[in-house]
Amino acid sequence: MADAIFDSRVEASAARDVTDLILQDILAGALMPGTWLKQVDLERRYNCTRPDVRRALDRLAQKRLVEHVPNRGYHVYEPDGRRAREVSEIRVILETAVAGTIVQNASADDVRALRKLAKHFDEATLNGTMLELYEANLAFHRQLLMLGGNIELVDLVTEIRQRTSSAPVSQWRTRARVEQSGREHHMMIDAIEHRDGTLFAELTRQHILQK
Amino acid sequence: MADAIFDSRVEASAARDVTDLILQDILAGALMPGTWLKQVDLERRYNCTRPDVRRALDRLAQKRLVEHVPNRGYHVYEPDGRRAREVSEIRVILETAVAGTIVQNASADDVRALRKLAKHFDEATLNGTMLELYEANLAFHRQLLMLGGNIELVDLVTEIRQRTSSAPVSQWRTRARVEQSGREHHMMIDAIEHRDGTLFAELTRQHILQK
DNA sequence: GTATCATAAATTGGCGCCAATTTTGGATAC
DNA sequence: GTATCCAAAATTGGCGCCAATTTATGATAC
Repeated sequence: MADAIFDSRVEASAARDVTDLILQDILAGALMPGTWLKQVDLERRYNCTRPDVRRALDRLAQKRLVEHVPNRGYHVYEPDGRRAREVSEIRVILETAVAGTIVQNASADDVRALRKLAKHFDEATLNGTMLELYEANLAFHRQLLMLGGNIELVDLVTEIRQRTSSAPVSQWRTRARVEQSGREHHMMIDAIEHRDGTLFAELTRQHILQK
Repeated sequence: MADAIFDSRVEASAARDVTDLILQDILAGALMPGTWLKQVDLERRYNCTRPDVRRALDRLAQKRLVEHVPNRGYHVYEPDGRRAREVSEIRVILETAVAGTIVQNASADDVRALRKLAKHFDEATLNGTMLELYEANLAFHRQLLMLGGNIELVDLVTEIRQRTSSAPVSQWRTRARVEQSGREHHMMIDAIEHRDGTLFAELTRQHILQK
C-alpha cells in the first residue's frame, strides 16, 4: 500500500545523490505530474534515510520541480503552459545569442564530436528509455553550447531546461517529433560546418520552439 | 570566541527564512568572501535551530554562493573574475533581448513607476546601507524587466544577479560609480520615454558592463 | 628553539524519535 | 440514502543526541 505508486524497485547505492535519482524519475516520466511524493515511499524506493529524502525534496522545491504544501507534503508540479513558453523563449534568446561565436569557434574535431553525440541521440530514439533519450539530447546541446565559450551559460541553460521538463510527454509528444529532432541536430551541425551563423541561429530557434 | 566573526547581533524572528537572512548578510558584505560559516555561530546569530541552519547552508550551496567542503564546513565563495564576466555577459544578452518589447509596452504609468524606483535608488545612495542600495537597484531592474512580459526571465535575471554578488565591494567600488549608476537609470528611462529601443539597449549594455 | 607527535576540544554530519497536523474510515443522526 | 461528526491511522516536520572527523593545544624529543 505504501509502495503503491512505485512498481519497479531499483537497488540504489546510498552514496549517489538521491536528488538526482528523483529528478531523473520525474524527467523520465516515472513520477507523473501531480503525484504526491510521500517521504516513507521515497525512503524505501531509493534505499536512503529520512533526512536524505527531505534534503532532496527541499532542493527540488527550490528548483521549482516539486511544490511544497505545508503539512501536506510535496507533489510534482503540473505542467504550466505559460511557463513552458517563457522558458523556451529564454532558451531561444540565450542559444541564438552565442550562435555566431559557436560557428566561428567550431573546429573539425568539434564537429566530429557533435556528430557522434547526435548519433547517440538517434540510437536512443530507436532503442532507449525516455531518460537515455533525454540525457543524449542534453549531452548534444551542452557540447554545442560549450563552443560558445561561456561556461556559466552552459550551466544556466542546462538548469532552466529542467524547469519545464515536468511534462516530458508534452515535450516529445510523438515518435515522429523525436525523429524530427534528430534530423534537426544534423542540420544544425551542417550549418556549423558551412560556417553559416544566420542559418544555424534560425535552425536553433526552430528546434527549441519545435515548429 | 564562538561569536568572533559577528559583532552586531540582530534579534531575528525564527519565522522569517534564515536563508534570506544569511544571503542578505553576504550581499551586504557583512560576511566576507572566504569566511567559514560555523553552524553554532549562525544558530545563535539568527536565533534558530541547527536543522534550520543546515537547510539554509545547503540552499546557499546549491545557489553556489557558499562552498561546501565535506567534514570542514561551508565558506563564502571567493569572487571569481571569469564567472563574474560570464554572468554579466548573460545579463547583457537577456536584458537587451527584451529591450524592444519593453520600449513598446511601457505606458506613462510604467515610466512614472520607474522614475520613482530610480529616485529610491538615488536616496539610498545618499543615506542608506549597502543592502538597501542593493535592494533598491534590484527593485528598479525587476520593474524594468517586468515590462518585457516574460515573468520567468525576470526571476531568472534576479537569480543570476546573486551569483556574483559575493563580491559587493568589487561591484560598486566607489561612491562615484554608484552615483553614475543612478544617472544611468534615468538615462534609460529617458530612452524608454522617447521609444528609442536601440539607445535603450545600448544604455542597458553599458550599465551592466559598467564601462 | 623548533619539529613532531599524542591528546583534548571543537565541529560537522548522520540518524531517529515524538509532537502537531492532516487524512481516512466508520458510526450515528436525520 | 446521505450528510455530519468523531476517533484512529498516517504523514509531516521540528528538534537533539551521538559518532566520526578535523583542528587546536601542549608536551616531549632532538
